[in-house]
Amino acid sequence: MGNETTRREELLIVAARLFSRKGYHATSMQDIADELNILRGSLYHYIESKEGLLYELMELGIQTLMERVRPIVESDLPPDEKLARLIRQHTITIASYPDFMAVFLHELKSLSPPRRERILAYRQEYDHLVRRILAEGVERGVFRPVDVRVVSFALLGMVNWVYQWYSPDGPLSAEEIGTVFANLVLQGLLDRDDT
Amino acid sequence: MGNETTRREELLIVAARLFSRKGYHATSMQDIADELNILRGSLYHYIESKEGLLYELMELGIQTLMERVRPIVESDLPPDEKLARLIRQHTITIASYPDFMAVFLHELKSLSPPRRERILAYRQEYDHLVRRILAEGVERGVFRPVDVRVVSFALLGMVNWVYQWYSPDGPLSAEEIGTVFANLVLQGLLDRDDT
Amino acid sequence: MGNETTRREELLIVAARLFSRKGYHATSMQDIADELNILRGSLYHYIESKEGLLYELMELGIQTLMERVRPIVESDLPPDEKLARLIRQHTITIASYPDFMAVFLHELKSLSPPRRERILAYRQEYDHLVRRILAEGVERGVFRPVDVRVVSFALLGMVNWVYQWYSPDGPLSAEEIGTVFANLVLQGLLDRDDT
Amino acid sequence: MGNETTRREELLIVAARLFSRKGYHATSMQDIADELNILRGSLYHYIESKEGLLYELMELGIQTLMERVRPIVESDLPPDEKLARLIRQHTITIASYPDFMAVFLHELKSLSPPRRERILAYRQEYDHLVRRILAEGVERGVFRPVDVRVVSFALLGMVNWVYQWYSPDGPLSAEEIGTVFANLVLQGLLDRDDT
DNA sequence: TATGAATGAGGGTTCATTCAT
DNA sequence: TATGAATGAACCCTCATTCAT
Repeated sequence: MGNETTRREELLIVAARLFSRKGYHATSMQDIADELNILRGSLYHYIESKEGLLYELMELGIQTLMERVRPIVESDLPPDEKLARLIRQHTITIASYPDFMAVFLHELKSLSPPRRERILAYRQEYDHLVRRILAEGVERGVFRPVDVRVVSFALLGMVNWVYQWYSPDGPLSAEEIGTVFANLVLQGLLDRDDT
Repeated sequence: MGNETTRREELLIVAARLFSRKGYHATSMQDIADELNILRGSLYHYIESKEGLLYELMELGIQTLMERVRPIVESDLPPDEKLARLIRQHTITIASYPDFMAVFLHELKSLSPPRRERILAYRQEYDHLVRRILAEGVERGVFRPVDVRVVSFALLGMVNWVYQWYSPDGPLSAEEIGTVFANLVLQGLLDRDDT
Repeated sequence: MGNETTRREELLIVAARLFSRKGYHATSMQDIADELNILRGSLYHYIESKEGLLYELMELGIQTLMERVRPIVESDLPPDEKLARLIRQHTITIASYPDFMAVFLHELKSLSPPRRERILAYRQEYDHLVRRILAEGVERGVFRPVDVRVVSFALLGMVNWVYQWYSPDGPLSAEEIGTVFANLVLQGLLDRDDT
Repeated sequence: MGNETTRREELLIVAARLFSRKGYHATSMQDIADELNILRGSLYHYIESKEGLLYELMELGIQTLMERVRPIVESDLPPDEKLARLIRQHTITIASYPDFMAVFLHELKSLSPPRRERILAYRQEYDHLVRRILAEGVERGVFRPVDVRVVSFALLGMVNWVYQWYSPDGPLSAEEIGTVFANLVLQGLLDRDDT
């Protein structure tokens, strides 16, 4: 264990922070080098190019998200419980790595087409995971017969927005926020038999 | 009336589109001038600086939103109806001016501090409008006793995200999407007396 | 008439001189800008890129050569007279524009493939002009039955090499040198009937 | 004997090839290291500096040429035979070591003044060998009374150009090409008594 | 011998902006 | 209004070389 951080990991963390705060194009390699107390040119021992660095951050972001959410989707839990857990887990992940997530969510346009395609593929894969739960719930009659596509976007907007306002010093923990979200959405979706 | 568009309005529209698609820093004055078929230097007859242009776009975005939403908040409608209308109206506005809205939502960090403060003030004002409705609803017992701050962020994330995926050619109109959103949220909030 | 030289022409001349003396890669845009007393960045008002500049110089070189030599080849003169004139004209051209010619002869490898191909095409066209004269002379029995390809290379090496040693202050003019060359080659080629 | 090639010799051969194909300045130490499958830094166990390496290649080139040509010049053969052999030998040498020869012929300008002087001295020494034969031939009345300087340059241009087009897979061997050259020049020079 | 992180300078290029015309 | 040449700073990146390991 231990908190050994390699120079390279440090670079990724610093870059994610700067890209997230100032934006990719507004962040210079100089800015990154300054934070690491090395020279501009020395960065290229660790990365191939600025855009390659961006890609790596975005890939890390989406992969982390997926690793945490996929087991939920593939479990045997009922759809409502799956959805609640997915919402909580997504919220927690965003709150845990807000810099990586902000970069992943905002800088797609800064990638050149080939790399952009690859990230887009991840993104679609993730979207499908979410929709699958919703579709399953509707099919089984657990959820109201909603427009799965629109609701999935509603849900993703809600949780992705978290990085914009979440603070670890705030009154609610990420898990608590996730629970509020889950309650809200489930209340809105459950097909109650209020005869 | 007629569709006269002054050169200046054209400039704003073109700039909004480019800033939204490529990002503020990735868009050059050259890019803008090219679309207008004039030369780089000639832009400065219409605007004071690139950053001034950005500010103007963002102000237009938030002001448009506010003009449309404020009357709803200040009306005498019951809280649930106010909320439904706000959600619909916000959704429609985003879908109507996606470029301006995307710029408003993403490029705050590209403004220098003084201008940033001014936009932030607008933003907070808008947030308060939303929270006021929620607080009112909870107070009157129309809504469940939810965390107003968190729910307002949930709601804003949901509607702001629309610019990311909305297409005028999609199966649902902006109004229909707004209605789906409103239903979802209201279902989630209403304090039903399901004795 | 008059000796008005536009800024752009000046740039080409200066670049040819520097590329020829120091080599393309060893010449920086700074070097060129210094000679013109402008800033590095200002060069890009006149050229598209350093490599584009190189291409333009090379194209100017080969086109100049071709314009001067083609009329000779296409004339109705007998082959030996054509060859003598070509050699003289080529020599004079090289001596008149040694910088452009040196760049043309040496920096092919500094061009990226697409541009390289275009220059190579010119080069082959020129080679064909030379070979056509030789072949014609051999066919008509004016020249000995030599290997046209090898002799054409011999001839081109001889005249191209001129830029390496020619000086306008030397004892012989470019035309005189061309005449020496022509005599040498013709003596070597003519099919004398020394029965 | 055997074909043991030390690491160092391998380095020289690889460097000559790269310098010849891409040019000295366009070739990075990285390029060389890559071909040898070692790291950039490790090159400095074998050489002192990039420029030192270039110098060594050029010296090898000119020395090889001189070693092969000097015995011919210093022999007791008649001038025309000497000249024929020199042309053949020079041609063969260029065709045998085209990379070294190309570097020697093109990269003089890439050397710093002190090293450049040394190579220039070799070059002049070689030029004198060639001129000595010509002068001798003219003096003895074997050759026509030509301008020795110009003819020597003609001859050198012809043979040096070989590296530009020679291919071991071509229809003629280097020796055959040398013979064509020698015939051409001698025919052009011999003082025939064509009464 | 070989490694690989680090240096420090310089490379070509782009940019927002100015200003005389 | 519009032009276009020029500015000056900053940009990303590459390079030859060093040196502790």
